[in-house]
Amino acid sequence: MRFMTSLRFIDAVAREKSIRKAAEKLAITSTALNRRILQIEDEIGQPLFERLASGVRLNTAGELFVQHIRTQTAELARVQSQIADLSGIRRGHVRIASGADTMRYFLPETVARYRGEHPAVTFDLVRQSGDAAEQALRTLEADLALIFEPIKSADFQTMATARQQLYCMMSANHPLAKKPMIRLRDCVGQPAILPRADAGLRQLLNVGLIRRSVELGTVIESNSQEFLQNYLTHEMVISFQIPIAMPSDLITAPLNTSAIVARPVDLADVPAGILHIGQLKGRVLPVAAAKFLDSIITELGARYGD
Amino acid sequence: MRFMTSLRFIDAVAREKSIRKAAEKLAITSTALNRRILQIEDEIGQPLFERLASGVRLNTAGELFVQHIRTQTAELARVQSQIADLSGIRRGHVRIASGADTMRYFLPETVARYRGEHPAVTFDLVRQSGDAAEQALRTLEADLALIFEPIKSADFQTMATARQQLYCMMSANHPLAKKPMIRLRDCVGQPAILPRADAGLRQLLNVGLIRRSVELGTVIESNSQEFLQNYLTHEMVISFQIPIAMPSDLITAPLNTSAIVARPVDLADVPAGILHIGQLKGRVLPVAAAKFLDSIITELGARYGD
DNA sequence: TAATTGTGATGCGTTTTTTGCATCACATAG
DNA sequence: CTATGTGATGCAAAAAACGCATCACAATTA
Repeated sequence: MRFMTSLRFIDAVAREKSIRKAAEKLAITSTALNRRILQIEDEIGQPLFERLASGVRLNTAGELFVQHIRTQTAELARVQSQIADLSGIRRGHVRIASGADTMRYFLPETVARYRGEHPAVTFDLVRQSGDAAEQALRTLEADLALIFEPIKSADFQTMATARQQLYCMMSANHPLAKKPMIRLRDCVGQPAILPRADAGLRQLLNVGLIRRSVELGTVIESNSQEFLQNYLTHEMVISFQIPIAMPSDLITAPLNTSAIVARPVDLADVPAGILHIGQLKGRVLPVAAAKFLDSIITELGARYGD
Repeated sequence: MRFMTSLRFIDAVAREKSIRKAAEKLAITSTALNRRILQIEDEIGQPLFERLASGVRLNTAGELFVQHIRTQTAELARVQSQIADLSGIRRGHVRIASGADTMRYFLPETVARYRGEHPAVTFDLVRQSGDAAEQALRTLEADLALIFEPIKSADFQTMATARQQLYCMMSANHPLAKKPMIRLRDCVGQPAILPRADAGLRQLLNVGLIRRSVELGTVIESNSQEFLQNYLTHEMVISFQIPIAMPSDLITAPLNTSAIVARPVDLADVPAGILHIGQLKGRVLPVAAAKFLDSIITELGARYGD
């Protein structure tokens, strides 16, 4: 979209906080970029950036203008998607920001099914923390966000939720594996590997631990779900997980022969957490994103009847 | 605003329904304009206009896109006005569509007072029928509309109203001038000069005439308020008017020595009409327009305590 | 039916705008 | 003080936009 070029460039400079850096990303010279910015500032009638020795920074006018650019860009995408819909192509692009939980099985499956129906729809899937995901909605870098527990921003509009009970995971040989339901007091002093503190799951668990005055022997912290799960086969430790981040057969067939087992944690110890699916409040989503959101909602309904 | 050029051009072509005509208005050649349009259509991925022998017409995609262009343009104006506000300039542009009633005294006075406070704010004042004024809001050619009676569009958002009793106007020598209050039955067969049927006042009057089975001797119809009023000194006829369209001293000093007098029509015969001041529903007005709307509202409050 | 008028599209040379290189002026860190 | 980073600017080359002349087509007019 040619007429958006200058606007796109300004947005890039705002994000990079440097004309030269932005120019590199945009594959043009810094002088060309600099001139475009000077030109727009001239047309606006006043500067949008403060010039610092270390680069540039948006001033108040710039903040307003960049916000405008971002909504315009999103609006344009929406209109384009709407126009594409007219010719029956049903193409578009969906950008999703999400925690790691849903990136493992839920989103791969859901996106694959959706693309089966609409092969012309493309996706961006960015794994990030809950805070970052909310921020991505705000800067219009993402259309949808899937966040497990705490929602901090008032700009987040929840469109669907799924209750997720906490599960304790361990090797099938682990002593606790014999119990069908885990109480936190069973875990006292157990060596455990946990997600890092910025994960919603960890915060949920911490509340339970404090309430029951239970302390775990936390031997490893990691923000890699793969690590947490695969490590269980190498050392006799416990970990925790929510259903949406587990292979589906782990719960549906809890007595299977898998090397790893999942046992629910008593809801009296740790209440179920909520997975929030939502968008930026007040925003009109592009057709493709809205349809995909529908798809997510029906999928969640089928899985958790929520 | 350079980056809006192509979009502005498309809007112009959509309005003119002809590339050559639009090109003339835009002071470029038709070939340059044609190419810009072809380029945008190419970028969109499909045509926005149907090519007819008589010119061009928007197709469905074009309708969507032009709507987008118009909201973008309005949004940009709002942001610019907001940015201008930052530097304390308080400049901007307000576009008003209104019937003739308020163009006579009310708007000149109100605009003048506002410009006294904010000399950098400029105005467009377009006199048109109520329907056309509503349409102007919809196409974003106007920010505010002042319409006396019937509001037809659901897109019109009333922000303020003023009740306007109907007045009968005539030469001071006219027999009816002796009455302090006019009943419609007094007017039976009286030669009268009236506004044309598309004026809200005429419609209001017609309802009363039909209800009371009164017929006037309508000798002249005109859509020129000046004509209606000035003619009264030349022939012994009556006319009708609402207070907001009359010089203020005609009502405040009804016994003055003016050659023309105004006498209220009994509300039992013709109920008061409503002057609606409003904007396009859901639109966020530029700062200047919003402030001027405030100004109108306080002015109406001072005049009619509404 | 044939000529005329009006429409949008297109090839080509010209003009305007944009870009990139080299360089300047300035601030900060070492 | 030097070295390294930043954004701004003069100037020539590249790219884009423009205007003229012309085509192809449809509708209207003679």
